[in-house]
Amino acid sequence: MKEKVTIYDIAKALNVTAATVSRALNNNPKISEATRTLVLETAKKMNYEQNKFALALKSGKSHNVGVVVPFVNRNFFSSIIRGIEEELYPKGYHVIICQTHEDAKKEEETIQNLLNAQVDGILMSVSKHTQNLKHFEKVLKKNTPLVFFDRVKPLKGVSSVTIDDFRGGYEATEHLIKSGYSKIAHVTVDLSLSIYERRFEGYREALKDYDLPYNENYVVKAKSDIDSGEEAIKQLLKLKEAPDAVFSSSDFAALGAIRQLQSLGISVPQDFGVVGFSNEPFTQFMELSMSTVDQAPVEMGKMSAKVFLEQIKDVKVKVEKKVELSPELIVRKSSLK
Amino acid sequence: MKEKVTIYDIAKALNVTAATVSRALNNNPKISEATRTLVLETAKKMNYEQNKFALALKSGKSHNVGVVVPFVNRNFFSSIIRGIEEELYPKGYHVIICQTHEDAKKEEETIQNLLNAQVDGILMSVSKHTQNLKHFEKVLKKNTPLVFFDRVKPLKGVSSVTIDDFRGGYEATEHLIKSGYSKIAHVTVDLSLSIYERRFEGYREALKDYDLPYNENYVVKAKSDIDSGEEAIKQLLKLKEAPDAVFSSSDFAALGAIRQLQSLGISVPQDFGVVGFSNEPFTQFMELSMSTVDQAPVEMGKMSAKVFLEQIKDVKVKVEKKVELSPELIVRKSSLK
DNA sequence: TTGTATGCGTTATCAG
DNA sequence: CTGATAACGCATACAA
Repeated sequence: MKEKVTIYDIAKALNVTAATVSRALNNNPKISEATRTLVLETAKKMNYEQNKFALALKSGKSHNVGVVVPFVNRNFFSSIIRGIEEELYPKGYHVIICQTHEDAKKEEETIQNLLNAQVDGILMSVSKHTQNLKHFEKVLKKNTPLVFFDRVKPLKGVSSVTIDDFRGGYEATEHLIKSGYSKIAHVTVDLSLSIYERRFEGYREALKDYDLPYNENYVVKAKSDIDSGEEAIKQLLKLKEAPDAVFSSSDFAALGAIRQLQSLGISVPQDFGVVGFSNEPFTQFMELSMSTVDQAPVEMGKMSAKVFLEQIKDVKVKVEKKVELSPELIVRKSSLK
Repeated sequence: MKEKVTIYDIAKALNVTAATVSRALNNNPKISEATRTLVLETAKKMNYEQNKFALALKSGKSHNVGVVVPFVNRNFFSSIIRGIEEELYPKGYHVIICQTHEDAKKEEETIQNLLNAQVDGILMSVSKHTQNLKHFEKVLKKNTPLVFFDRVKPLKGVSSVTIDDFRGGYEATEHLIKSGYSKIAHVTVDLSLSIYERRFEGYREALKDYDLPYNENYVVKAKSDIDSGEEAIKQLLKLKEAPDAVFSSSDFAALGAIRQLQSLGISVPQDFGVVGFSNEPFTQFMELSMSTVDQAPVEMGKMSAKVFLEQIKDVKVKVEKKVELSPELIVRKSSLK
C-alpha cells in the first residue's frame, strides 16, 4: 500500500503526464471528456487526496480562517464560533480558534501568529484592554480580510458585524418604563468598549423620550460578574431617592442585583424590575427567569462569515461593510409587575 | 516594500546561499556563530516570516490539530476546547474546530476532511449516533494520532481521556443515600454511550453497597433536555411506590425534574432530592442551586492535549494511553434535606 | 563551515 | 488536447 498517492502516481498508471491529471482534477476545459472521466475514476480507485500544502504553497491561500475571541467557553463567543463554522465549513474553510484571555499583549501575538500561518482571513472580537491598533494595520497591509464582530475598533477598511446596541438599550429601558417603573438605574460595564457605550446611550434616549429625568447617580459601573452586580445594587439603594428598576448591560451583574435585592427582602419584579443583556443560558433557567436582550450570536457568526466570504471574492475591491443586526428584547419574569 | 520576503531575499542581501540562511534560522550546528547572528539580524530587519506551507510540504507536518465535537457552543465542549487550546498554543499548534451536530455522517466527512488537511492529530468526542468505526481506522492507518475525550469508542491504538463516570454515579447516589433519601431513581440518557452506562453502573453499585434494593422501574431513559426530564419524573411519580430522590445523568433533565416536582407541589429538597451531572453553569445560578458532578472539562482538554503531545513525540512507539480523571461531586441545595 | 542540487505535490505557461 | 518544464519556499544530503 502506497503511503501517499500523488498526481504522478496516477499519471504513471495511466501513461499520461501529471499536468493532464491536474487538469482533469480541476475541471480545466482544455481536456477531453474521455481522459477526464478516466482520470477521475482511477483517482478515486487509488484513493487520491489532494495535498493541501502544495496547493497552498502554490496559491498562497490556506483555506483557513482565524477566529480570535477572549475565551471560547463563554456562551456568547462559542455561539458565534458555531455560526462561523457552520457557514464556512461547507465552503471548504477551516476555522482556527485562538483565545486572548482579554490580554492585549496576547492578542497582538496571536494576530502575528495567524498572519504567519497565512490564514485567508481573521474574524475577531477585540480584547477589553486593547488600545494600540498597530497589529491590525499589519493585517490590512498584508491584504488579509479582517472582520470585527461585536467588539469593534474604529479602523478604516475593516468590516464589522454588530448588533444595534443602542436599540437594545433603548428597548430594555422602554420596556421597564412601560411596565410601570419610573426610577430606572443603569449598570454599565466598560464604557471604553463601544458596545457598552451605545447601550448606555439607548438608556438615556429612552428616558428622554418618556420624559423621565436623567440622574447621574443612577448610573453605576460594574464588572460583568455576580459580585460586582451585588455591589452596584447596594450602592444604588443607598441613594436618597433609590431607583425601582435597573437595566444592566450584563446578565451576570443583573443576576447579582437580583440576588442582592432578594436577600434584602425587596421582591422582584413587584418592587423592583430588572433587565439584563446577552440572553445567557442561565437567564431562562432561573426560577425567577430574567428579562434580557438577545444578541443573536449564532446569526452574528454566520453574518461575519458571509462578510468575509464577500470580501474574499474581490480582493481588489476593498469593501468596508458595516452590518448591524437587530437585538431582541426577551421579556421574562424579572421585569413584569 | 516586498510582498513576501523569503530566505532567498535575505541570502541575496548577505551574499550567501539560501541553504546557509536556512541553517542559521534552524539553529543548525554546522554554521559559524558570526553568520548565524548576522542572518538572524537581517532576517528580523527584513521582516522575514517563515512560510509554513513550504515547511509543511517538506516535512509533512502541519502543526494543526483537529478538534471534533458535537457542538462548540455547549459549555462542556467549549471548555474542553479551551483547555486544549491553552495547552497546544504555546507549543506552536493551532486548533481547528469542527462540529458534527451529533450526525454520524457528518462526523465521517469531517474526519476525512481533517485527514485531507493533513492535521498532525485529531482530538475528538464521538457523536451520539456513531456506530460504524471505519473512518477511525482510516486515521490510524495514516498514523495520525487519535485521542478520544469523554465519549469514547473501544478501538485498538487509540488513547482516551475520560472521567471516572462510574465513580461519579456512585458518589452522586451515595450522597443521596447519606442525605437520608432511600428510594432513589435514576434518569439515564443513552446507554449506548459508555459514559452513561458507567454512571448507571455506579448508581447500582452504590445501592448495593448500602443494601438498598435495585428496582428496574426506577430507571428511566430520557434525553438530555428539560422537557424530557419532566416526562421522566412524571413517569416515576406514577409508580405505586414512588421514589423520593433521583440521580440524573444530565443536568438538563435534572432541571426538568425539579420544575415538574415543584409544579406538583413536591418540595425539593425536603420531599425529594435531586442530583444532576455535568456542572452546567446554570446549576449554580438557580435559586435552588443544583447538586451535580463536575467533569473538569478544562482539565480534560488539557490532558487530551498532553496525551497528543506525548504521542507525537515518538511516532514509532504506538502508545495506547487511557487517562481517567476524577469527577467531583458538588453538593448544593437540591439534595440537602 | 558553506555551496550545490534536489525534492516535497501542485498548477500554470508555453510549446507541440 | 496533451506534454514538458518551471515555480511556489524551504530543508537537507552531498560535495567542496
